[in-house]
Amino acid sequence: MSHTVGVRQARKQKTRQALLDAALGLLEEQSLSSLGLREVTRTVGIAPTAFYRHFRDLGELGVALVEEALDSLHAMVRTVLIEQAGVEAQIESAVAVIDRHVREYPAHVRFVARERHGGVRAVRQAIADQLERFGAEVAEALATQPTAQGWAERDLRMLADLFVDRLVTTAAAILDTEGAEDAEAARARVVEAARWQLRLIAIGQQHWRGEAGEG
Amino acid sequence: MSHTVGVRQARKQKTRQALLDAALGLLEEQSLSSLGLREVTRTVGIAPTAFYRHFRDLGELGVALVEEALDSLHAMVRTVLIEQAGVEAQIESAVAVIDRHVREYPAHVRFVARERHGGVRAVRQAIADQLERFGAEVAEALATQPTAQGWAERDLRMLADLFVDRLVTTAAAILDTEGAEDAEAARARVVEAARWQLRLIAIGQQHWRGEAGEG
DNA sequence: CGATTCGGAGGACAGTTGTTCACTCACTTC
DNA sequence: GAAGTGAGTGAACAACTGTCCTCCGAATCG
Repeated sequence: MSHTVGVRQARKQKTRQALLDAALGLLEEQSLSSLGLREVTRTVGIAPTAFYRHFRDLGELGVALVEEALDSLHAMVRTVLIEQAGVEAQIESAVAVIDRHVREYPAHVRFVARERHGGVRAVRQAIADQLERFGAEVAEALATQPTAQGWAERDLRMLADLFVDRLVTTAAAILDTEGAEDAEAARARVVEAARWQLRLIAIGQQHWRGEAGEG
Repeated sequence: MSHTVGVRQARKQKTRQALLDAALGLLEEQSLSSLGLREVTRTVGIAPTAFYRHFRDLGELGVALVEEALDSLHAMVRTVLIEQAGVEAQIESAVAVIDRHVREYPAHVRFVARERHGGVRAVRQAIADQLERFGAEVAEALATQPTAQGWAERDLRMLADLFVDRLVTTAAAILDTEGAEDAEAARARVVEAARWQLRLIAIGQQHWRGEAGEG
């Protein structure tokens, strides 16, 4: 048997992946809106027109890259927040996950950081959607914690967004340490600062008391 | 008299400014690395070659834009932090300054957000330098506050960076509310969230106690 | 086995790009 | 008032871009 449903389909996905990889590589030193279709197909080694068999344009390829970049991280962060008990342990492990992710997929992280506010609307939207999902999940995870009992859903969400933004900023900051002299030391400093800042935020949460403000 | 030392130099700076303005406008919907030299000169209404009288290349123009974008904000934030007494008042006024700045110079803010991690090294570096200066000044301002007495310089700097990053992220978030339905309400929500988050950070600071950690 | 599908090749198209060079001509300087 | 400076011009360059069209040939399907 093994009629291998798709020698053809397999080949197609292979070159599709090659297109994504080539684009990701080229995007390390430019942004998506300046990337050329021919540039990509050339480094893959196929004819320019073959590109259209896979994506309508480079924006569509960019959206595919966003999913590829954030899907893996998504699962990891999720398990981290659910499994670990205790704020301190969660912070430690969340930072470790980010650090490892940046080390393993630097190009993906750079791409997201660069295109988050980049020149292609569809890609910006895709990234915003993913980060929105992150925020929602972190808020949900926080809700199960004893330190968050009695908190309004809205406040939990703002707190979650604070955590997420800090992690994203940290990832970008880690990337920026590349190229600096003694990059590894600079990286360690950034990671340590992130831990410190997250801890301070957690302390702020513990001592938060409704606080007058609005009605 | 009035020998007007520089009818010529005045003209030059005028078209130089026109180049900056045109570029800033075009950069609202693309990133610097995809901006064309001819594109800019065309919208200004001068010959492509005239560009070289003002900038070596678009990267140099980008660096000039960074200074133009962050210099004004620089002075404002500085006075805010020094004049106001009390954390709450400082937060309120810092958020107000950011909000106003984004409203007055949306294109500048978008440019900085976009090119902070963009594809042009020189511009990234220029932005990083400016943000570094912001962090240092905020740390210096924090040091004069009673709540920060006895704090290590290093911790103050990490705290300052946390504030600065939050403000930058807030500025970008405010921009993203444009185009949403009921944009003004979305904007108000972002601003309010920023206030809330900054307040929480301030509370974290107040309750921070050396905290074991490292020697 | 024959018919069909479809990923990819290759040529051609009109536009656009950055940079060069020699040039003009209003301003500045002596 | 003559000489010099320098911002801006305009033509020309080779190189590149995205997209259209026709075609090929191997994997699929009946």
